[in-house]
Amino acid sequence: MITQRFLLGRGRDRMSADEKAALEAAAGPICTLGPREIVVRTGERVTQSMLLIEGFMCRYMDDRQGYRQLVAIQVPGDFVDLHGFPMRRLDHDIGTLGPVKIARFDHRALTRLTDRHPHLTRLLWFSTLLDAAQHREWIFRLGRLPAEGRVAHLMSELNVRLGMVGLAEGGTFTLPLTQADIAEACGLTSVHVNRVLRALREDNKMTFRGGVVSIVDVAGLAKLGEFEAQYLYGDHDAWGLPAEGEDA
Amino acid sequence: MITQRFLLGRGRDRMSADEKAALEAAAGPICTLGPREIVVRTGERVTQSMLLIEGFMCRYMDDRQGYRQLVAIQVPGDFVDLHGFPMRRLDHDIGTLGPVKIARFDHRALTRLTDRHPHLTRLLWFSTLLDAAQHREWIFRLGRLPAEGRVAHLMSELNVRLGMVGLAEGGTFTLPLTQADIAEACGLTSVHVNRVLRALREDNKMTFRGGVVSIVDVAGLAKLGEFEAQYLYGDHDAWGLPAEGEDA
DNA sequence: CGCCCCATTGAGTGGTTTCAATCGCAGTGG
DNA sequence: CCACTGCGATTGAAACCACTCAATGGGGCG
Repeated sequence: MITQRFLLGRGRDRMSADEKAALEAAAGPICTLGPREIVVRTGERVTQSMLLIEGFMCRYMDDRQGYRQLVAIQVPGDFVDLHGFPMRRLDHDIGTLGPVKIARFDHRALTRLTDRHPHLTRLLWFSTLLDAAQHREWIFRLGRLPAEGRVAHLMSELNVRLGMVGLAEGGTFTLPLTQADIAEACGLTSVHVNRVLRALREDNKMTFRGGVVSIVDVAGLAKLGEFEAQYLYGDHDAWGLPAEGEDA
Repeated sequence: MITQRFLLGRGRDRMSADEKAALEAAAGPICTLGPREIVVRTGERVTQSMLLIEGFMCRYMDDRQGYRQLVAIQVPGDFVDLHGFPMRRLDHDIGTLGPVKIARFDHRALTRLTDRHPHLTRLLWFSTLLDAAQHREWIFRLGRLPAEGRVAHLMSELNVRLGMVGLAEGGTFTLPLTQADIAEACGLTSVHVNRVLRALREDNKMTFRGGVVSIVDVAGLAKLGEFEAQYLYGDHDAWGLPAEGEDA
């Protein structure tokens, strides 16, 4: 099922069977893309949005010298550029990291969907706001944490997000990034990321080799990165309650 | 009119008279708040959202030592925590900067509104995505720009945003921030912000005194901050076209 | 008048970058 | 089968930007 992982772990159960079916029916063709491809460019008019089924993608912006700043890393289940539906243009590039499988949703189909399903619309809206919440956390990471904390925070976040969609077990998950990619996400140089990773390894916090992350000390890493998972709005987060009914 | 400035300069004209009236009718009571008040705290359940009518607010997160990282500065016309409507909880604090006037919108009223007005719903959705776009730019600012560039970028952004709602003229606008606030927005220390502001002043780029920003060299400041306004999705942005009809 | 917050300046420290070189490994072609 | 190639990872040394610590100045307000 195409939309299997959409909102999995973050209130997917607030979707009725009817809504799930309607969303599934709105999906266009599935396609696969190779690694390191640019999928959408800044300023481009978009008429479809992509749901990521398998693999990893990223969103990024270029500075004047051509250096990239990643603004988001997308994992399976993410509706990568659903924000292109209300916005119609993107203010950043989207690219693949490893090879991916995606489903495209035509915006006309989404318009029909949202005309008929106001509650589902709010869930779709919610999913785009999850991205915004993650953006805020990235701002915090870059603005307030030193290098080690930034990497620790990023890996802690990915561990939780991948765990929610069943792609992380016991702190281990695959992540098709290079050290240079991590640097672009954390506002560091690849040289320094290398040193930070070594420090984290020698500290028995985590390892990263060959595209596989193994978090040895989940709590310690979270503390180092000042990571608290509430902003990911998981079904059973630190705010306590499982997802309540959305509407009063 | 309460919603006068909402989406002003960014596609407010895509709202029909009917929709404008419906939104206006959904507004709850107007109230005023003093400067430096905390309005919503992290994790709090929210049942209303605030439209900022006059004054400035900010959204921020605290690190472990209690230092703040601003993640957004809100100006008149901003629907400050509309994202609380689909999300129901906030992952950050919201506070006032100077004194403000706000209108509250009860979420039950918004539910009724969005049940009946799918097109207006997409505009509300769009307005929350504008925040996300600004978040992304803040990530870029913190990840890729040196101190001078960060301040330059922030001020360039505020100049454009305030200009869109008629609160900036010729690069001059009031901004009730201290140098420490700017530091918290830019991931710097207040000491260093002070030095940066002096450098910008001596370079004839801009001045900031007594809560008033005067941008002397708009283009130069924008270049220094690698600022390009497309991400603000203005009616007449660098992507060229005035806002087209939203639906095909 | 005196207090407090904010702005300002100086000196010294340090985390991160820059520049540069080396290493490891996988893919490629001879 | 083994050079050749290229990318990513690794390490070292030096330079620099921003931070920390500390002190002074200025203006509004009780």
